[in-house]
Amino acid sequence: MAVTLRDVARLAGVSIKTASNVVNGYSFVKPENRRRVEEALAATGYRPNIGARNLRRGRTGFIALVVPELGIPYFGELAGLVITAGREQGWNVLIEQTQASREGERAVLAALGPHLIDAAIISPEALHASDFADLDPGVPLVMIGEHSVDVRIDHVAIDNVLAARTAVGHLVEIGRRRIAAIGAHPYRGTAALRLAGYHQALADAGLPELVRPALHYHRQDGAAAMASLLDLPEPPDAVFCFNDLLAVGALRAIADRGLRVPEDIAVVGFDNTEEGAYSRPTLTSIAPDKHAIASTAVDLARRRIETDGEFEPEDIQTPFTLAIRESTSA
Amino acid sequence: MAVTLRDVARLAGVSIKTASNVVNGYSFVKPENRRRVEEALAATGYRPNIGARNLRRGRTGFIALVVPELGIPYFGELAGLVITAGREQGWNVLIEQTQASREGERAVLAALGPHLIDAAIISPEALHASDFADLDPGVPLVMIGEHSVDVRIDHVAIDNVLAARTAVGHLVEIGRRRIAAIGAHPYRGTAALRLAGYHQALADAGLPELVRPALHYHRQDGAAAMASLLDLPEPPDAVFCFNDLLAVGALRAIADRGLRVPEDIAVVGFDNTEEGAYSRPTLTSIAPDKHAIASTAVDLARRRIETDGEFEPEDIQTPFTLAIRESTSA
DNA sequence: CATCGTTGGCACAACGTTGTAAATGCCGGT
DNA sequence: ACCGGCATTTACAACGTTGTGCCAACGATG
Repeated sequence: MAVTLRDVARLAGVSIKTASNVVNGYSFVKPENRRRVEEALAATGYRPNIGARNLRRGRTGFIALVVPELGIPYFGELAGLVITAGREQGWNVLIEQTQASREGERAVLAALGPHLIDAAIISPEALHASDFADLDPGVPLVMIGEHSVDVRIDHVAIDNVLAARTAVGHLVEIGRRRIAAIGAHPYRGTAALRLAGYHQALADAGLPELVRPALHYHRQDGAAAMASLLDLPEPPDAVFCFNDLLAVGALRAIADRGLRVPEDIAVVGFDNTEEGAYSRPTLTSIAPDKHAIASTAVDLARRRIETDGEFEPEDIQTPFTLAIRESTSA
Repeated sequence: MAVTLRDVARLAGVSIKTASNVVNGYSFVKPENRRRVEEALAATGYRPNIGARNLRRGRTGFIALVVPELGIPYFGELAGLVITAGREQGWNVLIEQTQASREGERAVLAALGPHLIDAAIISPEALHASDFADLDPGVPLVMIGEHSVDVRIDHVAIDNVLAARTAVGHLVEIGRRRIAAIGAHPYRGTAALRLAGYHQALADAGLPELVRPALHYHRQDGAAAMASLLDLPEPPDAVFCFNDLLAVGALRAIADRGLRVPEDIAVVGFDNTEEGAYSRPTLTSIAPDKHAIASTAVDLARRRIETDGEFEPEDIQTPFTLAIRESTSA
């Protein structure tokens, strides 16, 4: 059933190596032989055995993408883009899920052997710097979305502090004075950065802070946090949610109280998922350039693999915009 | 860097084959040697080279999951579940995206060689029966979600006709009389089945049909189709959308006209994505058991691989329920 | 004591590919 | 005719693993 180079070579009347040379575009092959091999390739429908090739080359042709969960819209979208970006550069992308737990992330990191993948792109939620020390997977890592200051690893992300500042600054500009934040988290790197941006923007405007934590960044967490804000004697007139799911939950909680968005409370999200563009009201959100994140991360992984890691860790910032929609404008 | 069986064997003072036997749980190994090999395994942190093993065994340990796009919530959720189900049975799951086009599906089918994967689970959108004939990937296929009557391939799905009938029947029960459908599609197998269910339910109730096509099943298609329904002199008082994204788009279009759901128009979706559970209003939807689909499909693929395809194609129906929410109840 | 079956261990080959280095054929120049 | 150099091709080994088959040691049996 499976066609090997041996079959191709026999059909073309040359050695296996010559057939291999044609497949790999080696220069010194007599035109006559090249033609015959190419005909044989077409006739047999030869496809190289990736496993054997990689065994020989010492590479696997796979990179892993480690995300919390594919069911989360942001990560579903991102994973789709990374798969596409990887394919364009000749890689297969293997997706691993961590369920957003440090345990899950440690487990995946430990299971990723150098035999299965050539590099990993990881979007960590709760990993400590120490985890990278005792769980070195033996392949290059590229982090996306979080900045762990004390780990020297390639990193691709938007400027989270600036993005949060932009989001909150927008709320200030439209005249809000009691601006809450939902999504503080004890371990999550992005949470600290977004909180810092929130803090800066409010400090600049001389406004008070009102922060709610969220253990997971799911819709229900946003709804619960928003409900607790609405229970306050003086509820906020705006809320900055650290991702779109939290914001969607917040919209739901606000609607349940019969309040209006944006008239009573303005809402800003983060990630610019398509869900937010169709929610009621549509959601203003920080819009990271997901294409840029995906292709930059894949590119960085490729360079790291090809150079055997012989360059300084890079910290690449990708662009973002603020997509303004109904939830902050009449 | 990479530890091989040779290293383990040397450390344990046995032959490579004995080490291999321990790794693979072969029975006849002297306890003493087994212990020493196990110590060596632990000490070196040995991980088998999957490529080499597969080269030898003739299997790859990978199955492919072919879906239109990971950014679509339903497929993101499903892919997450398939990865998890695969992992539990010892498989790596490789995700391929087709962009919901027949061309994309043909391309993926053609590219999947027997070298890279042992089987594929495919959720086809637009494939013709003929495509399976001229593009045999050489590995077992399991189809999910669509029923192509004239192709003898394993198939896992809910009873789409019954599900659609259930959804429309629910609309009839709550007193709706002008019930539209959004999502008819010339090639999509599921569309035909859901349309059939819609047809049956309306025939049973003696109500008129009102069908709108949707070329892609995205939010914007639902919004556009709904808008065209609302432009009718006699707009519908209920609409059955063939997936949740269409329904979310429909909700948006209805809201844009200042109409209320469910008072003016009731809406039912299909897929029960979490997005629908948080939309405004929350969305009544057909809820397939996605866990069952994922694990059944993986299980079927495994059996097919292990038995070399030596059994009749199976057609397995997984359960579903109707999740009733605000969009069809006051 | 000879024979046999069982248990355990190992050498070897093979999976399909590609890098290395050596072999082959051909050319022009002496 | 011979040689050196070049273009082209090939044999061979190796990547890490596991199946096959042989061999050795052992205890049990006749």
